Amino acid sequence: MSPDDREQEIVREAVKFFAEFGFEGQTRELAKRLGITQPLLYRYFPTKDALVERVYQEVFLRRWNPFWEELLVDRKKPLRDRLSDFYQDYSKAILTYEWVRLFMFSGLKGLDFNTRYLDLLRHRVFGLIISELRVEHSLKPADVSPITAMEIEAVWGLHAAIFYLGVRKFIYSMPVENIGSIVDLELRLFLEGAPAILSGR
Amino acid sequence: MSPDDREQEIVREAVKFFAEFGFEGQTRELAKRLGITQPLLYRYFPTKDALVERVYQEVFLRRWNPFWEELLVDRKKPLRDRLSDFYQDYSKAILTYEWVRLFMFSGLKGLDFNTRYLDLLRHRVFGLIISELRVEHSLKPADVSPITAMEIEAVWGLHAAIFYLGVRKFIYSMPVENIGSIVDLELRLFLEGAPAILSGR
DNA sequence: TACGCAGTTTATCAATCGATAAATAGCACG
DNA sequence: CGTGCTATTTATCGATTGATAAACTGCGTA
Repeated sequence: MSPDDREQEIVREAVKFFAEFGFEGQTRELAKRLGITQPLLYRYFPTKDALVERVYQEVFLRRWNPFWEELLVDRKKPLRDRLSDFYQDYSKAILTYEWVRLFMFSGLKGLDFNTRYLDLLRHRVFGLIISELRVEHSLKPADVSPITAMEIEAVWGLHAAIFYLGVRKFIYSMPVENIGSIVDLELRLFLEGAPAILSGR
Repeated sequence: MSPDDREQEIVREAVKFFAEFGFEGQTRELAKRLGITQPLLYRYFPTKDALVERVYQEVFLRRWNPFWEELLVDRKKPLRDRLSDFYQDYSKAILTYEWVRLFMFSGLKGLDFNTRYLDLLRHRVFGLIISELRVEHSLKPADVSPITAMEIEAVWGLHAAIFYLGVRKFIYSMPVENIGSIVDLELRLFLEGAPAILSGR
């Protein structure tokens, strides 16, 4: 097999493998699943950590869709529809076996990746959502009345409710069905309660 | 040291230790923290798994407060106050370094404890909350109009928003302050949106 | 003082881990 | 045909792991 194909196959299987067993999963077992010998892995990745690092990039960095940010501020559509489109698409990208479990494993291991990802999410998405909600309710914009910690926490709540569906399904192994309609439910609940917590009066 | 005291001290330290490193934490390192030698652990617990099992019981089983169920159905108090009292107390019991991390570790490891605990939570607490909410809004009781999956999901959303505070703080190592007031915020959002999703009309 | 026993340590085993070096297999090319 | 390179395997090292056996320590007691 060509080196490029082999490397790609190793990474693909490593994603599934580390998502299942965590980063303590053994290289011998991974090689077994690939139908190759364990030392061959070291021909493609200098160390196990290098392979783990590569898995991060593959799963987290590649699945972020820059279009999301444009979608959220596209005022040609009602905010409710924008939020629904975003969270439907976002949940499809994030609520997978690999993403949810690897994210939790990396958090427990103390890697700084989670913080970096969530800082990005908070500043690129949460802020937008609050701003658009304020416009919707004719409140002062963020540059006049700064976004409060509690407004951000309200969005955190929505985000948590959605992400926790993946935790229940892929970490606790509980049956979770109709994720699409649950996402809509959470969004409905959030929009219903949002006016009561917004600042900028 | 007396055997009882020694055993208690081992368990106490093991809780902290496994919460930090997961169940792959090494017995030698645990013994080091206790200031004892590693073989001594095997004088008190036949295997490492037996010690891990004991840690589960210590953290999860002992922290459930049966009074919570009574509190939720005490109609002398307004439902909003009952829910606030419950979630304030519950979050204090659950949102700790040990509880949150051990719960996630055990989920990722595939132990059935999470499912059993959450089934208990769902049937003993979520059902009560929906029932009380229906009474509050003069809707049909659960034995006439069965509680729907979506009603349960709404409570799951509230629960997730609160539990995720612990995930952010103790797994992602993010700063999360004023948990008490955030819990009240989530509760306010939930109660604001609840009428829109309740069944039993 | 010598005995006995509970609590603890020292020494060590066998299995497993990531990693490395050397040998082998297979294919392109002259 | 054979030469050389690339992909892969075999064999193995050194460190670490859970676990066990044997020796030691300190104290109460006859």
